[in-house]
Amino acid sequence: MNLASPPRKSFRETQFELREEAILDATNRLLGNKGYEAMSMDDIAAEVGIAKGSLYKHFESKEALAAAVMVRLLAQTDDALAAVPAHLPGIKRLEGLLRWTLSQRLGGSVPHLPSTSPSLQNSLLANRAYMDTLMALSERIGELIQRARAEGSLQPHLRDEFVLYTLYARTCDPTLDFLKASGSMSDAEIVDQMVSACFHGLAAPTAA
Amino acid sequence: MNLASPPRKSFRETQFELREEAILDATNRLLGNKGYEAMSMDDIAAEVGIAKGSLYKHFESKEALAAAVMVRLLAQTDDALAAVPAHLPGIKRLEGLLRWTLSQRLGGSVPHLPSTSPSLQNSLLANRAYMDTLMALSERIGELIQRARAEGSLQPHLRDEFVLYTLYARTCDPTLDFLKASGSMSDAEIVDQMVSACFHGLAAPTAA
DNA sequence: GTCTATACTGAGATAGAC
DNA sequence: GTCTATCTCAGTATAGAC
Repeated sequence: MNLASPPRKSFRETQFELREEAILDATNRLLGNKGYEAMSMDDIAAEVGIAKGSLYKHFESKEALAAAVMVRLLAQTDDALAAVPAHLPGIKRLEGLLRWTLSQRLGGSVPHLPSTSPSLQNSLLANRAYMDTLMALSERIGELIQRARAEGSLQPHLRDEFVLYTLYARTCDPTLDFLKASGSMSDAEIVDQMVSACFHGLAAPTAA
Repeated sequence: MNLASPPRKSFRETQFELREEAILDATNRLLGNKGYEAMSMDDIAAEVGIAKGSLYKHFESKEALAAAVMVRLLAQTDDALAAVPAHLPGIKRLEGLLRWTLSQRLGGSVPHLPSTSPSLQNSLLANRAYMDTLMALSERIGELIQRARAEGSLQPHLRDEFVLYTLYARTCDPTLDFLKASGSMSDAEIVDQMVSACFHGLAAPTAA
């Protein structure tokens, strides 16, 4: 992503950034497991192993910290999207992207959409960095959707924005959590069924 | 539902129950719009037009109040399910149920699954009345799923529990909120696309 | 049973020593 | 920059008059 890295960093700077990464990782886990409201700054500090006050030297508020986590996740998603082989048909690339995001989510990451917290959602909508990253990613996915549509692989009556939101929404689908909690299906099987149901539906194809 | 209603009620009792209904209605709206955490008891009191303290004469806690709302909603859903014509094939009855729940949600009601709030979710899991009602409803839906399966109208490789959770999850799908917020589609169109995508998928059927 | 006023608590954020 | 200790405030719940 970021190719314009400065030439040198002092040890202290490196340490600082490593700690910051650790904070983001911990927050990501906690967001994924407990959700935004239930996650306290004390929780994060304890998970990282530092004092709560120190968190505020890195991020000015809980909202800013959560936003940073989301921005990083969206950027990683953009990378994952770029990594999907470009020669595949559009619908297959969308499928690959969904697989990647679902795997992330099952691995304990925060959902891509902060739908689980209206308050976080509002603060993110006002966050410039988040909105920019989200727009850029949505732009790319939108292109894939149009490609898939041009290739005739999408249901013609479904609108582009409906398809886009639906793909985003799958990453915060509580079905994932319930199935994982029930323990009767492996992560791989859950992903398979979600992807299948998303693209081909619950109903058996009828011999039209 | 409740056929064993007592023969007579005093005026005061009736007033009391009407107010209680009003409280449940207001809470239902607020839950649907703001979510559990963001909704304060002050909000509810203001919406109903009574003092906050009075709320506690009706419900012993915020959790209990939210649980009462959810129980009522599940009971209504059970009624709606019973109202779907029984002569229809299983898959059509499931579709009808989904339509009803989506319409409720778009009308401002709380989602059937409290997935938007982990804390509420936990308190509900410990709530006897809620769990009983949820189990009863799931039982009925489960029967419909098995009927649809026996009729060959479900994808054979999707598990029953996956289908059940997926149907529940559609009622708290953030796609609904985003599409409604974008304003480019009518409620009816949103419901149509959601039902279509849920049962038949995003992808166009391939001529196998 | 409804009101006003208040106690209590959890959690976000800050101050100041080191 | 990190720590401990503290401030502040929102919000649940309760007390007490009527």
